[in-house]
Amino acid sequence: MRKPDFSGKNNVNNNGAKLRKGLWSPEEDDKLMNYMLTNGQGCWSDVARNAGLQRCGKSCRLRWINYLRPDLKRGAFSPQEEELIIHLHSILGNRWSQIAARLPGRTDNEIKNFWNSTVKKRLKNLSSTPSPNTSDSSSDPGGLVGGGLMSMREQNIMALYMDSSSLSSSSTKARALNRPMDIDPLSMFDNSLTMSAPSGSYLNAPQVEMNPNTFYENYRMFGGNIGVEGEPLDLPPESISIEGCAKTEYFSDTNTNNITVNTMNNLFIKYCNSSNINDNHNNKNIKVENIGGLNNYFEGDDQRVLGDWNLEELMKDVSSFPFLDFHVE
DNA sequence: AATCCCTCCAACCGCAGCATA
DNA sequence: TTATGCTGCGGTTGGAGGGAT
Repeated sequence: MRKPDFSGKNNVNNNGAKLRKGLWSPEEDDKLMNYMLTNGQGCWSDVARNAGLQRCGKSCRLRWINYLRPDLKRGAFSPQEEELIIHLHSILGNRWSQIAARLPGRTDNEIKNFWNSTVKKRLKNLSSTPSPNTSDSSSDPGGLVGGGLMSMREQNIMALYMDSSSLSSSSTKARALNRPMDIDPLSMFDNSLTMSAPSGSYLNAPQVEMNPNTFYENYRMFGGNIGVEGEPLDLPPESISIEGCAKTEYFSDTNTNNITVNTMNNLFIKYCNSSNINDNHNNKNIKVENIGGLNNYFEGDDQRVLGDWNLEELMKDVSSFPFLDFHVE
C-alpha cells in the first residue's frame, strides 16, 4: 500500500491545486461515490474537478473501477471463478481486462493480482506434484492421465497451466498464430493420428504406425528438427511409431478476434533404424514434448487447424467448453 | 516483545490507441 | 500532418499486515 501523499509536490491540476497521491481516504471515497452516483461517468478529469477531489482523473477512474463501483463482487474467488480464470488465461493470456469482462463483478486488477499471487503459486505446486505413473511415460505422458494422485479438476488445471505457461504472453501467442499455416503440419503424420479431445484435457492415444519415408520427407522439409533430444535425424528411419495423447486448445488471434482451434498431440515418437543404416539412432527412444513447442511448431506439437470461430460468439457461452461443469450467468 | 520475512493488493507508471483541434 | 488530451491496459511498486523466528 502507498502512503497518502499530502505534499502534492509532484503534480498540480489545471487550477494549480496540488494533487494527492496514494491511498484514498474515506472522505475522498464519499466524494467520488456521491458524484458518480449523481452525475454518472463523464470525462474523468472533470469528475476529479467537479467532485472537489485533489486527484488526477486517472486516479479517480482507477478508484471507481477497482473499488467503488456498486456492482463489484467482494470476497475471495470461488473455485468456479478460479477455474474460469485459468481457462480464460489459457485462451487470452495476460489480457486481464478481457478476462475481467467475463467475470461479472471482478476487476482486471483483482484478477491480475489473484493470478500473480495465488494461481501461479498453486499451479506451480501442482506441476511439481510427483505422479506414480511418470516412470512409464510412453503410456501416460507426464503422468497426467489415469489413476494418478491428481483429481480430474487438478488435471484440468494442470493441463491449462501447461498451456498458459507456454503461452504466457500475448506476443508469444501472436507469434504462434503468425506462423504460416498454408502447410498443414499434421500432414507430417499419418491421418490415423487425428483424434478429438475435450479442451484442456488429455486422452490416451492409440499407438500409431506411420510410413517412415513420409515422416522423414516432411521432417526434412520442416527443417529437420523436431525438438528431439539429441541429434537430428540424418537418415530415414526404418520404422516409426507414435504414442501419446491428444489435447485440444483454443487460441485467440489478437488481430482478427477469431479463435483458432488446434488439436495438439503430446507425442512420443519412437523410431528404429537397423544398424547398417545408422548406428547412432538404433533403437533410440525420442521424447517429443509439446509443452513450450508453440514457439516453433516443428518442435513436436502436432497441430491441425480445425476451424475458426468468432471469439465473442464462442465466449458468449463459456460453459460450452466441455470440461467446465458449471454455467456462467 | 522485537525483528525479520513474506504475501497480498491498492495504486502508480508508462505506453498505446483514439479523438479532436 | 502534427500536437494535445483522454482513456484504457498491463506491468510494477511498495506498504500493511501477519506469521515465523
